[in-house]
Amino acid sequence: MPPNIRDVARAASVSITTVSHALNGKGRVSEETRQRVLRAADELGYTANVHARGLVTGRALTLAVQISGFGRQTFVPGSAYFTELLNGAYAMALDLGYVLVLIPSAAEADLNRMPADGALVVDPTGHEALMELMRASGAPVVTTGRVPSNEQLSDGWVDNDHPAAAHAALEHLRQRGYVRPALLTTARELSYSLDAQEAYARWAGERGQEPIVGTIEGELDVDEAAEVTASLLRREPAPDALYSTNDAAALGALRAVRAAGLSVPGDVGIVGEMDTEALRLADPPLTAIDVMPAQLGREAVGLLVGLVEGDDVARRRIVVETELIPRTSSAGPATPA
Amino acid sequence: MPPNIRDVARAASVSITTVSHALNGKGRVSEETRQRVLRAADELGYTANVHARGLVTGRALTLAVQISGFGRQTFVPGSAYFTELLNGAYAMALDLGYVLVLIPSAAEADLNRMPADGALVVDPTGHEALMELMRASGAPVVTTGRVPSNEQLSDGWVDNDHPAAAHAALEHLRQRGYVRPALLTTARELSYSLDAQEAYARWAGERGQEPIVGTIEGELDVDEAAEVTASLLRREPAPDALYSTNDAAALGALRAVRAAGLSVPGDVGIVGEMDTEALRLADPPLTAIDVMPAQLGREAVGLLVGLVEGDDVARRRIVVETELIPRTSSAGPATPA
DNA sequence: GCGCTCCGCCAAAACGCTTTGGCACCATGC
DNA sequence: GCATGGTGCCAAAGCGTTTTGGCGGAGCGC
Repeated sequence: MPPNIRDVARAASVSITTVSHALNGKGRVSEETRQRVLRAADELGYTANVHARGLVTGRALTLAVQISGFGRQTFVPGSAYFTELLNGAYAMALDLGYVLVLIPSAAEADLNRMPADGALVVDPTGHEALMELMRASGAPVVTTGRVPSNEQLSDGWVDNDHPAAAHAALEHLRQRGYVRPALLTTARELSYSLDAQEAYARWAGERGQEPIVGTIEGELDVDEAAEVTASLLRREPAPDALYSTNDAAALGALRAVRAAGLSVPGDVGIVGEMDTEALRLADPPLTAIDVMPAQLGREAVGLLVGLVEGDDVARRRIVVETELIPRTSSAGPATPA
Repeated sequence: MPPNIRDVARAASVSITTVSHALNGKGRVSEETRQRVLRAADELGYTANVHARGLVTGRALTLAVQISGFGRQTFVPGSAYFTELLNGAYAMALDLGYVLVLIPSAAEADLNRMPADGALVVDPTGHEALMELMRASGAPVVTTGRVPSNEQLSDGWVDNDHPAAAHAALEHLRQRGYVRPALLTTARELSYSLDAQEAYARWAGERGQEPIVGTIEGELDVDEAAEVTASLLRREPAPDALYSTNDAAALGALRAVRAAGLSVPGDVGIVGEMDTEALRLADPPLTAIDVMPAQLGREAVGLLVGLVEGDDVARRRIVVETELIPRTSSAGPATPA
């Protein structure tokens, strides 16, 4: 029912070959003919049938996206970090003529049904079945965050400079007058967490301070984070500030501090990584590092499409800048040390 | 590179016609041959090429999803309501062999590039270009929430019984001892909001109480909601309870109440619709009505696929039950009236 | 033994596009 | 006048399926 290439050819009085060439800028077509074809196509409202094109080019114009670490039924995790990243990725994909298909973690079986030209894995651990599958079919894989222990497993990555971000957060706390910041992070093997741990250890080492690290073993959610924070606060000496690598963890930390009868920022300062609305709306508003998830998504898809289309991609490792946004939660201790 | 139907035919010593028939249960194939073909396909890891199939069947195995009322760049809104709905929809789509493609509001142009067999519109106003486009191509449209003023614009809908939910919320507040509940809702023409307004008006009318309605004109976010709530609280007589039709609105209401120097639930009770983690984590935790977004998504996709595949769909209007979850925010006034 | 129906299978067409190879024409250089 | 090269266009092959129409053989009733 929709017009096909033959209709356009007829309307422009040329062959279908010429239509295809004119529309795709491929063969040799005179400028005059090209204009005539474009006009005819436009008038008829012609768009090339995706399947016919895909059949002959072997390209699906589809990218698989997997957000690692959630269940079989979770395609879009609730955290604003992921929705923003997805929005950026989706927008870029649409711009480039691609479509994104979300694949839940641990759902490799269904993958065969939907061919993708490449894959984007968010927060990889390296154990994702999707990555194997794509490699096997020769399709490129890009990650946001690096694959811990083996960067070569992906064909490129986009990441923040997490060591620098951690350093900035710790320096911020120090300048505001806090003297014993703890690190609160996840036990999952994620590059951002490992980066933060390393940067924290170095920072503490340089100052001859004993590191205080809280590790969230289970689900990376507010409840677990609160529990871990509570145990940190029971230490002797207790930390007077918390740097968390994740938004939910920062919220959990806040809850635990208040539950312990302490005040933020008077008794304990808090800085979180991954700025989201929930941190802004918290009481008090939480200082956070904006890691620009939307831009991570955009860049990752841009890189991935470049690899898919066989461009000679110059930068396969893209670093996205971060920005510390000071809010009340790190205003400084009530009684400076 | 991946095996095609010819490879399977060769391996099973039959024609490609027979392979197709055996795999799709279409023509006449003896049980023995069918088994042989299935085994061969399995061993080779054969899956029919999506494009070739789509080309001949004219089916894309793709459904368009649009969440109405957000910008061009927003594919997945941050609210947990939408992510949960999407997760349900995605899971069901995958089960049925379909793929979901998100279309941002106001992006009709890009639509032609990606053919879809049907569309799901979340929270329709009736002015979505996507709906026109799908109708024009003869593809079915299903909505979650009804199209206000013209239900016929969609081929089916899935919705909660919002009038009943509103009634339940108001009764809950009354039983807990609140006597003058206000309604806080959006000015956008959405069926759930209109339902709530009507139910609220009836409930107030039956009790001879003057209705108090706060309408959020701008963005449906926490800040706007707080502002509207603040003005509600300045009324004379002021409401002693708030029923909001949306999770962000409930959070905004809470903030405004506390900013006004009043306590929740002592001075003002709050019940929100759309239960999300943010309401559970709020201080105090907010009573809310769980509207089962994941189930809405599942049912909507199920219905849509039924329509796409031309099944004789029995129920084109599906109502999903809701559940009120009492929390501290509606525990009852400090000084009962 | 003959005609009929049903069964199991297959050849070939069609879906709409891209791409290869080539043909006719014209201009250029010798 | 003849090879050479470039330009503008096209016919046809091919991508991997589904589906139509048909063909031989077996079983059945008479």
